[in-house]
Amino acid sequence: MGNYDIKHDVNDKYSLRGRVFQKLREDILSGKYKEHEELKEVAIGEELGVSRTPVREAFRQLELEGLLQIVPNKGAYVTGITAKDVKDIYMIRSLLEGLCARLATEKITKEQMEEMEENIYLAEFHEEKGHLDQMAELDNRFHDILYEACDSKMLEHTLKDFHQYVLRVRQRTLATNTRGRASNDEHRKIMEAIKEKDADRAEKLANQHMINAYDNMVKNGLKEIYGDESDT
Amino acid sequence: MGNYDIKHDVNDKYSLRGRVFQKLREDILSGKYKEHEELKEVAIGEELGVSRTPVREAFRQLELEGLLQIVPNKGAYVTGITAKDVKDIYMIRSLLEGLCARLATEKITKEQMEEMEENIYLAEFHEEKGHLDQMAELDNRFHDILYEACDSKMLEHTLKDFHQYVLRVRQRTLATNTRGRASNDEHRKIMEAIKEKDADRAEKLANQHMINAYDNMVKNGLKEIYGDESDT
DNA sequence: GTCCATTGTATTGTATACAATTATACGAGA
DNA sequence: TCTCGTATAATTGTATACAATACAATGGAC
Repeated sequence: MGNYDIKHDVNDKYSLRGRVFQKLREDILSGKYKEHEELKEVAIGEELGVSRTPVREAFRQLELEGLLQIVPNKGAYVTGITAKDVKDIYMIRSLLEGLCARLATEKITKEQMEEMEENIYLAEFHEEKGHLDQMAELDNRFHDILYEACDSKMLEHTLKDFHQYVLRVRQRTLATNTRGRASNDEHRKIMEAIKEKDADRAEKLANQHMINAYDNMVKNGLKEIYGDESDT
Repeated sequence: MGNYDIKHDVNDKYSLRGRVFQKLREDILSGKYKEHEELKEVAIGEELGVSRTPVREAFRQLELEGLLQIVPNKGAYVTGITAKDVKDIYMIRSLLEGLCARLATEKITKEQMEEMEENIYLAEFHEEKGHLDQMAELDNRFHDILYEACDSKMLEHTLKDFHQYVLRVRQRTLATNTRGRASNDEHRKIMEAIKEKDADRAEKLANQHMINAYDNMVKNGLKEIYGDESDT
């Protein structure tokens, strides 16, 4: 099982298609292309200096990610991501990260455990120094370790998708206040629970970690980013 | 919100790409293409009488669904779905269907509530008559109603993906024993909890509904279908 | 005989050409 | 003036041609 890396989200940065895909995804999530806007193959192609073929393939992927709606023989329309979507994602992630932590408690390898400890140690260091970029990087990595440690391809896949989805939003907020320290503390507590083989505690802590992350985001003005059509 | 139907999974049956996509998905899930098998663009194209272009686009989508692993400049390899994957999916679905039922309790519309009641009524009718196809159809529809009723695009999208994923497996087992009646009963109990606005109960019932569905599947020989590399 | 370079072949990546479909503009007729 | 139909343009769908890459086979140097 798993003789070679299944990194479905690598999406070869070095192919045109992969670059187009990532570029468009970024632009949609960042709000450059607004909801219901039509994306035309030739226009995108010209803008990025590629032909229609890689653009089309990227479109098909974006459709499956739910960021684009493709109407046959008509066009591709941006679906976008609303504040409510972000809220829902964190609600879903809260449950699934909990499940993930619970499973990881059983399945985590010694190497993964060590990397996790190292990650937390480093994060605390960079937090004191105020290295925001490194902290964001380590935060991402912490979750990736957890996803890998749960030993479930399906769960890992799902969580990585959602993680990616909210990445751009999260980075802005993590960097702008004191959430970094709190987040690190929560990571450490999750890690300790896993280390002590307390699956229930690990699950609860991971649940709460997501809720806190979301609450913090709301406090720091998520709504302004995406407009206010959100939670009614 | 939702002026036009967002049916991300329609995937236009009438385009070549859509047909290739569905055909390949079916073939992978049904086991015609086995794990690690390489899929070549020209071969698939010739077999289906189309050129490489729609095949390539279908490949990209299948990769995002996790059914195919595409190695740049090398090839596309079947990922398949193991018994462990199915188990994990049901574990994930158990949580998410619970969340969905909870949300639906708040958000469900009168029309959706009525369709749900009608669905259950019809299902009981067909169960007594032994109409297996209709029962499977109604079972699918019940869950789709629930997904729509939770009023969360993200959750609906996620659950529909997983639902699709296990569809082929589930159909075989639902049809082969007395699970149909039990499943209907559980649907009715979920519906009643939602109707009585008891979100906690609805959530718990939906959780358990998934667990039961999975247990039944295991009892009826899921392992034989997918080999026994599953739960260790 | 072994190792390394080179070449050849198969396969994917990209670009372009052509077909099918849809939207739009314009004019004829009522 | 409004409506309908047709022609035209714009856009996507598909096929094919060409380029780049990976891998295997071949052959020579040592």
